[in-house]
Amino acid sequence: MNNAFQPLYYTIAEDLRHSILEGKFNPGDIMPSVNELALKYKTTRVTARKGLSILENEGIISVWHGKGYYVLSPEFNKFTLYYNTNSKSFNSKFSKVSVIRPTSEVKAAMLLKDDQKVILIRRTVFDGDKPVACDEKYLTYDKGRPLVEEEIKYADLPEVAAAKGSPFAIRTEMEIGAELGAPHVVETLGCAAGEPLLVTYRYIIDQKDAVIGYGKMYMRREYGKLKAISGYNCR
Amino acid sequence: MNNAFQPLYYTIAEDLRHSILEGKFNPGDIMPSVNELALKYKTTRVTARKGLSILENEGIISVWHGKGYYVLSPEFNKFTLYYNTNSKSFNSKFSKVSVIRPTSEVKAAMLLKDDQKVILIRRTVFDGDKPVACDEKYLTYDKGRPLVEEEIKYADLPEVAAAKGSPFAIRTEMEIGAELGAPHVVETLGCAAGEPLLVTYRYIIDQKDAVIGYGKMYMRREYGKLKAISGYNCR
DNA sequence: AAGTGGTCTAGACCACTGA
DNA sequence: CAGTGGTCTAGACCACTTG
Repeated sequence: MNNAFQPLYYTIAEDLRHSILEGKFNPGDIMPSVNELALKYKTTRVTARKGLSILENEGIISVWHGKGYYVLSPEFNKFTLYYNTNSKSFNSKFSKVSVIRPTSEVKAAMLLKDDQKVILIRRTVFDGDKPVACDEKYLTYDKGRPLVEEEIKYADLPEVAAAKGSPFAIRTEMEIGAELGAPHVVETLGCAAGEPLLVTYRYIIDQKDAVIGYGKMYMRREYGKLKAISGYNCR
Repeated sequence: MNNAFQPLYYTIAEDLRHSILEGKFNPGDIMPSVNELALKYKTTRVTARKGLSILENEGIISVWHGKGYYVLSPEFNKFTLYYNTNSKSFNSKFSKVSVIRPTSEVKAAMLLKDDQKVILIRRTVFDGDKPVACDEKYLTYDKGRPLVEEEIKYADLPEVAAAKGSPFAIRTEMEIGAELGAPHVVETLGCAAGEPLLVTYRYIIDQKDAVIGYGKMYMRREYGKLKAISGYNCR
Protein backbone atom coordinates (compact mmCIF):
# COMPACT_ATOMS: atom_id res chain seq x y z
CA MET A 1 0.00 0.00 0.00
CA ASN A 2 1.26 3.46 -0.76
CA ASN A 3 -0.22 6.29 1.26
CA ALA A 4 2.64 8.77 0.80
CA PHE A 5 3.21 11.26 -2.00
CA GLN A 6 5.96 9.18 -3.47
CA PRO A 7 5.77 5.73 -5.01
CA LEU A 8 6.41 2.85 -2.68
CA TYR A 9 9.47 1.62 -4.54
CA TYR A 10 11.03 5.04 -4.02
CA THR A 11 10.38 4.87 -0.28
CA ILE A 12 12.03 1.47 -0.18
CA ALA A 13 15.08 2.80 -2.03
CA GLU A 14 15.32 5.80 0.29
CA ASP A 15 15.09 3.64 3.40
CA LEU A 16 17.79 1.32 2.17
CA ARG A 17 20.04 4.16 1.09
CA HIS A 18 19.79 5.75 4.51
CA SER A 19 20.62 2.46 6.16
CA ILE A 20 23.79 2.25 4.12
CA LEU A 21 24.78 5.87 4.63
CA GLU A 22 24.22 5.52 8.36
CA GLY A 23 26.48 2.51 8.44
CA LYS A 24 23.84 -0.11 9.23
CA PHE A 25 25.12 -1.91 6.15
CA ASN A 26 28.76 -1.77 5.17
CA PRO A 27 30.63 -2.65 1.98
CA GLY A 28 30.41 -6.39 1.49
CA ASP A 29 27.22 -6.81 3.47
CA ILE A 30 24.16 -8.44 1.95
CA MET A 31 21.03 -6.34 1.71
CA PRO A 32 17.61 -7.68 2.72
CA SER A 33 16.31 -10.03 0.05
CA VAL A 34 13.57 -9.16 -2.40
CA ASN A 35 11.19 -11.50 -0.60
CA GLU A 36 11.93 -9.98 2.80
CA LEU A 37 11.37 -6.49 1.49
CA ALA A 38 8.13 -7.49 -0.22
CA LEU A 39 6.88 -8.88 3.08
CA LYS A 40 8.09 -5.93 5.15
CA TYR A 41 6.49 -3.33 2.89
CA LYS A 42 3.41 -5.47 2.21
CA THR A 43 3.95 -5.36 -1.52
CA THR A 44 5.01 -7.66 -4.34
CA ARG A 45 8.47 -8.82 -5.28
CA VAL A 46 8.39 -6.67 -8.39
CA THR A 47 8.02 -3.46 -6.43
CA ALA A 48 10.56 -4.49 -3.81
CA ARG A 49 13.04 -5.33 -6.50
CA LYS A 50 12.49 -1.97 -8.15
CA GLY A 51 13.62 -0.28 -4.96
CA LEU A 52 16.85 -2.28 -4.94
CA SER A 53 17.38 -1.56 -8.64
CA ILE A 54 17.55 2.13 -7.93
CA LEU A 55 20.49 1.69 -5.60
CA GLU A 56 22.05 -0.64 -8.13
CA ASN A 57 21.81 2.07 -10.79
CA GLU A 58 23.36 4.52 -8.40
CA GLY A 59 26.35 2.25 -8.04
CA ILE A 60 25.81 1.71 -4.33
CA ILE A 61 24.94 -1.98 -4.44
CA SER A 62 25.54 -4.81 -6.84
CA VAL A 63 23.68 -8.04 -7.43
CA TRP A 64 24.77 -11.66 -7.55
CA HIS A 65 22.16 -13.94 -9.03
CA GLY A 66 21.07 -16.59 -6.57
CA LYS A 67 22.88 -14.95 -3.66
CA GLY A 68 21.65 -11.43 -3.13
CA TYR A 69 22.39 -7.72 -3.31
CA TYR A 70 25.77 -6.63 -1.94
CA VAL A 71 26.90 -3.25 -0.71
CA LEU A 72 29.78 -1.91 -2.80
CA SER A 73 32.73 0.25 -1.80
CA PRO A 74 32.55 3.79 -3.09
CA GLU A 75 34.50 4.51 -6.28
CA PHE A 76 36.78 7.36 -5.32
CA ASN A 77 38.91 7.27 -8.43
CA LYS A 78 36.03 7.97 -10.76
CA PHE A 79 35.34 11.67 -10.98
CA THR A 80 32.70 13.70 -12.72
CA LEU A 81 34.10 16.84 -14.28
CA TYR A 82 32.03 19.67 -15.65
CA TYR A 83 33.86 21.59 -18.29
CA ASN A 84 32.13 24.85 -18.98
CA THR A 85 33.90 26.86 -21.62
CA ASN A 86 30.86 29.03 -22.15
CA SER A 87 30.35 30.22 -18.60
CA LYS A 88 28.00 33.16 -18.24
CA SER A 89 30.34 35.27 -16.14
CA PHE A 90 32.88 35.30 -18.94
CA ASN A 91 32.60 36.63 -22.44
CA SER A 92 34.59 35.47 -25.39
CA LYS A 93 35.82 36.94 -28.63
CA PHE A 94 36.58 35.04 -31.81
CA SER A 95 39.70 36.39 -33.40
CA LYS A 96 40.13 34.15 -36.37
CA VAL A 97 38.28 31.62 -38.45
CA SER A 98 40.31 30.27 -41.33
CA VAL A 99 41.23 27.25 -43.38
CA ILE A 100 44.87 26.31 -42.97
CA ARG A 101 47.44 23.62 -43.51
CA PRO A 102 47.77 21.89 -40.13
CA THR A 103 50.95 22.03 -38.12
CA SER A 104 52.66 18.75 -37.42
CA GLU A 105 51.17 18.71 -33.92
CA VAL A 106 47.64 19.02 -35.26
CA LYS A 107 48.35 16.54 -38.02
CA ALA A 108 49.45 14.01 -35.43
CA ALA A 109 46.53 14.68 -33.10
CA MET A 110 43.94 14.32 -35.83
CA LEU A 111 45.70 11.59 -37.81
CA LEU A 112 45.47 13.62 -40.99
CA LYS A 113 46.73 12.86 -44.44
CA ASP A 114 49.39 15.18 -45.81
CA ASP A 115 47.16 17.20 -48.10
CA GLN A 116 44.19 17.49 -45.71
CA LYS A 117 43.39 21.04 -44.68
CA VAL A 118 41.65 22.04 -41.46
CA ILE A 119 39.50 24.85 -40.16
CA LEU A 120 41.14 26.85 -37.38
CA ILE A 121 39.04 28.84 -34.93
CA ARG A 122 40.76 30.96 -32.34
CA ARG A 123 38.95 32.40 -29.36
CA THR A 124 39.90 34.45 -26.34
CA VAL A 125 37.91 34.34 -23.12
CA PHE A 126 37.69 37.48 -21.02
CA ASP A 127 36.75 38.14 -17.43
CA GLY A 128 35.70 41.75 -17.88
CA ASP A 129 38.63 43.27 -19.74
CA LYS A 130 41.13 40.72 -18.57
CA PRO A 131 41.98 37.82 -20.88
CA VAL A 132 41.96 34.64 -18.81
CA ALA A 133 42.00 31.89 -21.40
CA CYS A 134 42.34 31.28 -25.07
CA ASP A 135 41.70 28.31 -27.24
CA GLU A 136 42.31 26.94 -30.68
CA LYS A 137 39.90 24.54 -32.35
CA TYR A 138 40.65 22.50 -35.42
CA LEU A 139 38.02 20.78 -37.51
CA THR A 140 38.40 18.61 -40.56
CA TYR A 141 37.59 20.65 -43.64
CA ASP A 142 35.33 18.94 -46.14
CA LYS A 143 35.42 20.68 -49.46
CA GLY A 144 31.83 19.78 -50.20
CA ARG A 145 30.44 21.45 -47.10
CA PRO A 146 30.81 25.21 -47.16
CA LEU A 147 31.89 26.81 -43.91
CA VAL A 148 29.02 28.61 -42.27
CA GLU A 149 30.71 31.10 -40.01
CA GLU A 150 27.71 32.15 -38.00
CA GLU A 151 26.90 28.63 -37.04
CA ILE A 152 30.40 27.95 -35.91
CA LYS A 153 31.12 31.17 -34.08
CA TYR A 154 28.88 30.77 -31.12
CA ALA A 155 28.89 27.05 -30.74
CA ASP A 156 31.19 24.97 -28.62
CA LEU A 157 33.56 22.43 -30.08
CA PRO A 158 31.43 19.30 -29.84
CA GLU A 159 28.35 21.03 -31.13
CA VAL A 160 30.19 22.30 -34.16
CA ALA A 161 31.50 18.87 -34.91
CA ALA A 162 28.06 17.39 -34.30
CA ALA A 163 26.55 19.74 -36.84
CA LYS A 164 28.54 17.92 -39.47
CA GLY A 165 26.95 14.56 -38.70
CA SER A 166 24.70 12.73 -36.30
CA PRO A 167 25.09 14.28 -32.85
CA PHE A 168 25.11 10.84 -31.31
CA ALA A 169 27.83 9.42 -33.43
CA ILE A 170 30.58 11.08 -31.49
CA ARG A 171 32.36 11.17 -28.19
CA THR A 172 34.84 13.57 -26.68
CA GLU A 173 38.13 12.79 -25.03
CA MET A 174 40.06 15.24 -22.97
CA GLU A 175 43.60 15.42 -21.71
CA ILE A 176 44.77 17.88 -19.13
CA GLY A 177 48.31 19.12 -18.78
CA ALA A 178 50.49 22.04 -17.78
CA GLU A 179 52.54 24.06 -20.26
CA LEU A 180 54.29 27.30 -20.84
CA GLY A 181 52.36 29.27 -23.42
CA ALA A 182 53.63 29.67 -26.98
CA PRO A 183 54.54 33.29 -27.82
CA HIS A 184 51.18 34.14 -29.34
CA VAL A 185 49.42 32.69 -26.29
CA VAL A 186 51.54 34.68 -23.88
CA GLU A 187 50.83 37.79 -25.89
CA THR A 188 47.10 37.16 -26.05
CA LEU A 189 46.79 36.45 -22.34
CA GLY A 190 49.19 39.20 -21.35
CA CYS A 191 51.00 36.98 -18.91
CA ALA A 192 54.66 36.35 -18.19
CA ALA A 193 56.50 33.98 -20.50
CA GLY A 194 57.33 31.70 -17.58
CA GLU A 195 53.83 31.46 -16.17
CA PRO A 196 52.57 27.88 -16.08
CA LEU A 197 49.27 27.49 -17.87
CA LEU A 198 46.67 24.81 -17.49
CA VAL A 199 46.05 23.24 -20.88
CA THR A 200 43.16 21.05 -21.95
CA TYR A 201 43.36 19.10 -25.16
CA ARG A 202 40.07 17.89 -26.57
CA TYR A 203 39.53 15.31 -29.25
CA ILE A 204 36.18 14.97 -31.01
CA ILE A 205 35.80 11.46 -32.29
CA ASP A 206 33.13 10.03 -34.57
CA GLN A 207 31.67 6.55 -34.49
CA LYS A 208 34.39 5.24 -36.77
CA ASP A 209 36.98 6.44 -34.23
CA ALA A 210 38.18 9.13 -36.61
CA VAL A 211 39.27 12.37 -34.97
CA ILE A 212 37.14 15.03 -36.59
CA GLY A 213 37.97 17.83 -34.20
CA TYR A 214 40.86 18.85 -31.99
CA GLY A 215 41.05 21.72 -29.56
CA LYS A 216 43.52 23.19 -27.12
CA MET A 217 42.64 25.61 -24.38
CA TYR A 218 45.14 27.56 -22.28
CA MET A 219 43.96 28.86 -18.92
CA ARG A 220 45.66 31.15 -16.46
CA ARG A 221 45.81 29.43 -13.13
CA GLU A 222 43.96 32.04 -11.09
CA TYR A 223 40.91 31.64 -13.29
CA GLY A 224 41.26 28.29 -14.90
CA LYS A 225 41.07 25.70 -12.18
CA LEU A 226 39.05 22.69 -13.19
CA LYS A 227 36.85 21.07 -10.61
CA ALA A 228 35.62 17.51 -10.31
CA ILE A 229 33.73 15.51 -7.71
CA SER A 230 33.57 11.90 -6.68
CA GLY A 231 31.61 9.70 -4.28
CA TYR A 232 28.00 8.71 -3.85
CA ASN A 233 26.57 12.05 -2.92
CA CYS A 234 27.04 13.43 -6.39
CA ARG A 235 24.79 12.15 -9.08
CA MET B 1 7.85 -13.76 -26.68
CA ASN B 2 11.53 -13.96 -26.03
CA ASN B 3 13.43 -16.56 -28.03
CA ALA B 4 16.86 -14.91 -27.80
CA PHE B 5 19.51 -15.26 -25.13
CA GLN B 6 18.80 -11.84 -23.80
CA PRO B 7 15.65 -10.57 -22.12
CA LEU B 8 13.10 -8.93 -24.35
CA TYR B 9 13.33 -5.55 -22.65
CA TYR B 10 17.02 -5.53 -23.42
CA THR B 11 16.36 -6.19 -27.08
CA ILE B 12 13.91 -3.33 -27.14
CA ALA B 13 16.44 -0.99 -25.55
CA GLU B 14 19.13 -2.07 -28.02
CA ASP B 15 16.86 -1.55 -31.02
CA LEU B 16 15.88 1.91 -29.86
CA ARG B 17 19.45 2.87 -29.06
CA HIS B 18 20.58 1.87 -32.51
CA SER B 19 17.78 3.87 -34.08
CA ILE B 20 18.98 6.95 -32.25
CA LEU B 21 22.66 6.38 -32.98
CA GLU B 22 21.87 5.83 -36.65
CA GLY B 23 20.00 9.11 -36.74
CA LYS B 24 16.50 7.71 -37.24
CA PHE B 25 15.58 9.74 -34.18
CA ASN B 26 17.22 13.06 -33.45
CA PRO B 27 17.37 15.24 -30.35
CA GLY B 28 13.88 16.59 -29.67
CA ASP B 29 12.10 13.74 -31.43
CA ILE B 30 9.50 11.66 -29.64
CA MET B 31 10.19 7.97 -29.29
CA PRO B 32 7.55 5.32 -30.02
CA SER B 33 5.05 5.18 -27.16
CA VAL B 34 4.91 2.43 -24.58
CA ASN B 35 1.71 1.12 -26.12
CA GLU B 36 3.17 1.05 -29.62
CA LEU B 37 6.23 -0.82 -28.44
CA ALA B 38 4.13 -3.31 -26.48
CA LEU B 39 2.16 -4.03 -29.63
CA LYS B 40 5.20 -4.19 -31.90
CA TYR B 41 7.09 -6.60 -29.66
CA LYS B 42 3.95 -8.54 -28.68
CA THR B 43 4.52 -7.92 -25.00
CA THR B 44 3.02 -5.92 -22.16
CA ARG B 45 3.38 -2.24 -21.41
CA VAL B 46 5.54 -3.06 -18.38
CA THR B 47 8.20 -4.77 -20.45
CA ALA B 48 8.10 -2.13 -23.18
CA ARG B 49 8.49 0.59 -20.62
CA LYS B 50 11.46 -1.19 -19.09
CA GLY B 51 13.24 -0.97 -22.41
CA LEU B 52 12.69 2.77 -22.55
CA SER B 53 13.80 3.14 -18.92
CA ILE B 54 17.21 1.79 -19.80
CA LEU B 55 17.83 4.56 -22.29
CA GLU B 56 16.48 7.02 -19.78
CA ASN B 57 19.03 5.83 -17.22
CA GLU B 58 21.75 6.16 -19.82
CA GLY B 59 20.81 9.79 -20.28
CA ILE B 60 19.86 9.35 -23.92
CA ILE B 61 16.15 10.04 -23.59
CA SER B 62 13.95 11.81 -21.10
CA VAL B 63 10.30 11.41 -20.27
CA TRP B 64 7.44 13.89 -20.04
CA HIS B 65 4.42 12.48 -18.30
CA GLY B 66 1.42 12.44 -20.58
CA LYS B 67 3.43 13.33 -23.68
CA GLY B 68 6.13 10.76 -24.27
CA TYR B 69 9.82 9.95 -24.31
CA TYR B 70 12.05 12.55 -25.94
CA VAL B 71 15.51 12.18 -27.40
CA LEU B 72 18.02 14.37 -25.55
CA SER B 73 21.09 16.16 -26.82
CA PRO B 74 24.35 14.62 -25.69
CA GLU B 75 26.03 16.22 -22.67
CA PHE B 76 29.48 17.11 -23.90
CA ASN B 77 30.43 19.24 -20.94
CA LYS B 78 30.12 16.43 -18.46
CA PHE B 79 33.24 14.31 -18.35
CA THR B 80 34.17 11.18 -16.52
CA LEU B 81 37.72 11.27 -15.22
CA TYR B 82 39.59 8.30 -13.83
CA TYR B 83 42.27 9.33 -11.42
CA ASN B 84 44.64 6.48 -10.79
CA THR B 85 47.38 7.46 -8.40
CA ASN B 86 48.21 3.83 -7.75
CA SER B 87 48.82 2.74 -11.31
CA LYS B 88 50.55 -0.60 -11.68
CA SER B 89 53.23 0.62 -14.05
CA PHE B 90 54.50 3.02 -11.43
CA ASN B 91 55.87 2.40 -8.00
CA SER B 92 55.83 4.81 -5.15
CA LYS B 93 57.91 5.50 -2.09
CA PHE B 94 56.70 7.10 1.12
CA SER B 95 59.29 9.49 2.39
CA LYS B 96 57.63 10.93 5.42
CA VAL B 97 54.74 10.36 7.79
CA SER B 98 54.53 12.89 10.56
CA VAL B 99 52.27 15.00 12.71
CA ILE B 100 52.83 18.71 12.08
CA ARG B 101 51.42 22.16 12.58
CA PRO B 102 49.70 22.97 9.30
CA THR B 103 50.91 25.75 7.03
CA SER B 104 48.53 28.59 6.40
CA GLU B 105 47.64 27.07 3.02
CA VAL B 106 46.63 23.78 4.59
CA LYS B 107 44.84 25.56 7.40
CA ALA B 108 42.77 27.46 4.88
CA ALA B 109 42.06 24.41 2.74
CA MET B 110 40.91 22.30 5.68
CA LEU B 111 39.26 25.11 7.66
CA LEU B 112 41.28 24.23 10.73
CA LYS B 113 41.34 25.86 14.12
CA ASP B 114 44.62 27.43 15.19
CA ASP B 115 45.75 24.67 17.50
CA GLN B 116 44.69 21.73 15.33
CA LYS B 117 47.54 19.54 14.16
CA VAL B 118 47.52 17.38 11.04
CA ILE B 119 49.14 14.24 9.75
CA LEU B 120 51.40 14.81 6.77
CA ILE B 121 52.22 11.98 4.38
CA ARG B 122 54.65 12.59 1.56
CA ARG B 123 55.03 10.23 -1.34
CA THR B 124 57.07 10.14 -4.52
CA VAL B 125 55.93 8.21 -7.58
CA PHE B 126 58.58 6.66 -9.82
CA ASP B 127 58.52 5.36 -13.35
CA GLY B 128 61.45 3.01 -13.04
CA ASP B 129 64.14 5.19 -11.48
CA LYS B 130 62.70 8.44 -12.69
CA PRO B 131 60.55 10.45 -10.28
CA VAL B 132 57.47 11.60 -12.18
CA ALA B 133 55.16 12.84 -9.47
CA CYS B 134 55.01 13.57 -5.79
CA ASP B 135 52.19 14.26 -3.44
CA GLU B 136 51.43 15.54 0.02
CA LYS B 137 48.42 14.34 1.97
CA TYR B 138 47.07 16.00 5.07
CA LEU B 139 44.61 14.36 7.44
CA THR B 140 43.03 15.75 10.56
CA TYR B 141 44.81 14.34 13.58
CA ASP B 142 42.53 13.03 16.31
CA LYS B 143 44.41 12.59 19.54
CA GLY B 144 42.24 9.66 20.54
CA ARG B 145 43.03 7.59 17.48
CA PRO B 146 46.62 6.42 17.32
CA LEU B 147 48.25 6.64 13.92
CA VAL B 148 48.63 3.22 12.38
CA GLU B 149 51.40 3.69 9.90
CA GLU B 150 51.02 0.44 8.05
CA GLU B 151 47.42 1.06 7.34
CA ILE B 152 48.07 4.48 6.00
CA LYS B 153 51.15 3.77 3.95
CA TYR B 154 49.67 1.72 1.21
CA ALA B 155 46.24 3.20 0.99
CA ASP B 156 45.07 6.03 -1.17
CA LEU B 157 43.80 9.27 0.26
CA PRO B 158 40.05 8.57 0.31
CA GLU B 159 40.53 5.10 1.72
CA VAL B 160 42.63 6.44 4.55
CA ALA B 161 40.04 9.04 5.37
CA ALA B 162 37.29 6.47 5.06
CA ALA B 163 39.01 4.25 7.56
CA LYS B 164 38.35 6.90 10.15
CA GLY B 165 34.58 6.77 9.68
CA SER B 166 31.83 5.34 7.53
CA PRO B 167 33.10 4.95 3.97
CA PHE B 168 29.83 6.27 2.65
CA ALA B 169 29.82 9.40 4.64
CA ILE B 170 32.33 11.15 2.46
CA ARG B 171 32.87 12.61 -0.96
CA THR B 172 35.95 13.83 -2.76
CA GLU B 173 36.41 17.08 -4.59
CA MET B 174 39.26 17.76 -6.92
CA GLU B 175 40.72 20.88 -8.44
CA ILE B 176 43.23 20.86 -11.21
CA GLY B 177 45.74 23.59 -11.87
CA ALA B 178 49.21 24.39 -13.18
CA GLU B 179 52.03 25.59 -10.97
CA LEU B 180 55.74 25.92 -10.66
CA GLY B 181 56.98 23.50 -8.06
CA ALA B 182 58.13 24.67 -4.63
CA PRO B 183 61.86 24.13 -4.03
CA HIS B 184 61.43 20.77 -2.32
CA VAL B 185 59.18 19.57 -5.15
CA VAL B 186 61.65 20.62 -7.81
CA GLU B 187 64.37 18.83 -5.92
CA THR B 188 62.35 15.66 -5.46
CA LEU B 189 61.28 15.48 -9.09
CA GLY B 190 64.68 16.56 -10.39
CA CYS B 191 63.18 18.98 -12.84
CA ALA B 192 63.97 22.56 -13.80
CA ALA B 193 62.69 25.29 -11.51
CA GLY B 194 60.71 26.83 -14.36
CA GLU B 195 59.01 23.65 -15.50
CA PRO B 196 55.23 23.89 -15.33
CA LEU B 197 53.72 21.09 -13.27
CA LEU B 198 50.21 19.76 -13.32
CA VAL B 199 48.79 19.97 -9.82
CA THR B 200 45.72 18.24 -8.44
CA TYR B 201 44.24 19.36 -5.16
CA ARG B 202 41.94 16.90 -3.48
CA TYR B 203 39.57 17.55 -0.62
CA ILE B 204 38.07 14.69 1.37
CA ILE B 205 34.80 15.84 2.86
CA ASP B 206 32.62 14.07 5.40
CA GLN B 207 28.85 14.12 5.60
CA LYS B 208 28.89 17.26 7.73
CA ASP B 209 30.84 19.03 4.96
CA ALA B 210 33.95 19.16 7.11
CA VAL B 211 37.23 18.77 5.23
CA ILE B 212 38.94 15.82 6.88
CA GLY B 213 41.65 15.35 4.28
CA TYR B 214 43.55 17.49 1.84
CA GLY B 215 46.07 16.40 -0.76
CA LYS B 216 48.22 17.98 -3.41
CA MET B 217 49.88 16.08 -6.21
CA TYR B 218 52.48 17.48 -8.58
CA MET B 219 52.97 15.74 -11.90
CA ARG B 220 55.53 16.31 -14.60
CA ARG B 221 53.79 16.94 -17.86
CA GLU B 222 55.29 14.11 -19.88
CA TYR B 223 53.89 11.60 -17.43
CA GLY B 224 51.08 13.35 -15.71
CA LYS B 225 48.43 14.05 -18.26
CA LEU B 226 44.95 13.43 -16.95
CA LYS B 227 42.40 11.93 -19.28
CA ALA B 228 38.64 12.19 -19.33
CA ILE B 229 35.88 11.12 -21.66
CA SER B 230 32.43 12.39 -22.51
CA GLY B 231 29.47 11.33 -24.66
CA TYR B 232 27.11 8.39 -24.73
CA ASN B 233 29.51 5.70 -25.73
CA CYS B 234 31.20 5.75 -22.36
CA ARG B 235 29.33 4.35 -19.45
C1' DA C 1 -12.39 11.59 -24.46
C1' DA C 2 -8.45 9.48 -26.09
C1' DG C 3 -3.77 8.97 -25.71
C1' DT C 4 0.32 9.34 -23.00
C1' DG C 5 3.21 7.58 -19.01
C1' DG C 6 3.41 5.57 -13.81
C1' DT C 7 2.42 2.33 -10.27
C1' DC C 8 1.05 -1.90 -8.51
C1' DT C 9 -0.79 -6.73 -8.00
C1' DA C 10 -0.89 -11.85 -8.01
C1' DG C 11 0.96 -15.27 -9.93
C1' DA C 12 3.73 -17.96 -13.09
C1' DC C 13 8.08 -19.85 -14.61
C1' DC C 14 13.03 -19.79 -15.08
C1' DA C 15 18.14 -19.73 -13.52
C1' DC C 16 21.60 -19.63 -10.06
C1' DT C 17 23.54 -20.79 -5.22
C1' DG C 18 24.43 -23.51 -1.42
C1' DA C 19 23.57 -26.88 2.15
C1' DC D 1 15.88 -28.95 -1.69
C1' DA D 2 14.82 -24.13 -0.23
C1' DG D 3 16.13 -19.63 -1.00
C1' DT D 4 17.89 -16.20 -3.95
C1' DG D 5 17.22 -13.05 -8.07
C1' DG D 6 15.13 -12.28 -13.16
C1' DT D 7 11.53 -12.06 -16.51
C1' DC D 8 7.01 -11.67 -18.00
C1' DT D 9 1.81 -11.45 -18.17
C1' DA D 10 -2.93 -9.49 -17.97
C1' DG D 11 -5.18 -6.32 -16.05
C1' DA D 12 -6.33 -2.56 -12.96
C1' DC D 13 -6.25 2.24 -11.60
C1' DC D 14 -4.17 6.73 -11.46
C1' DA D 15 -2.16 11.32 -13.34
C1' DC D 16 -0.96 14.29 -17.05
C1' DT D 17 -1.65 16.31 -21.92
C1' DT D 18 -4.13 17.48 -25.88
C1' DG D 19 -7.87 18.40 -28.79
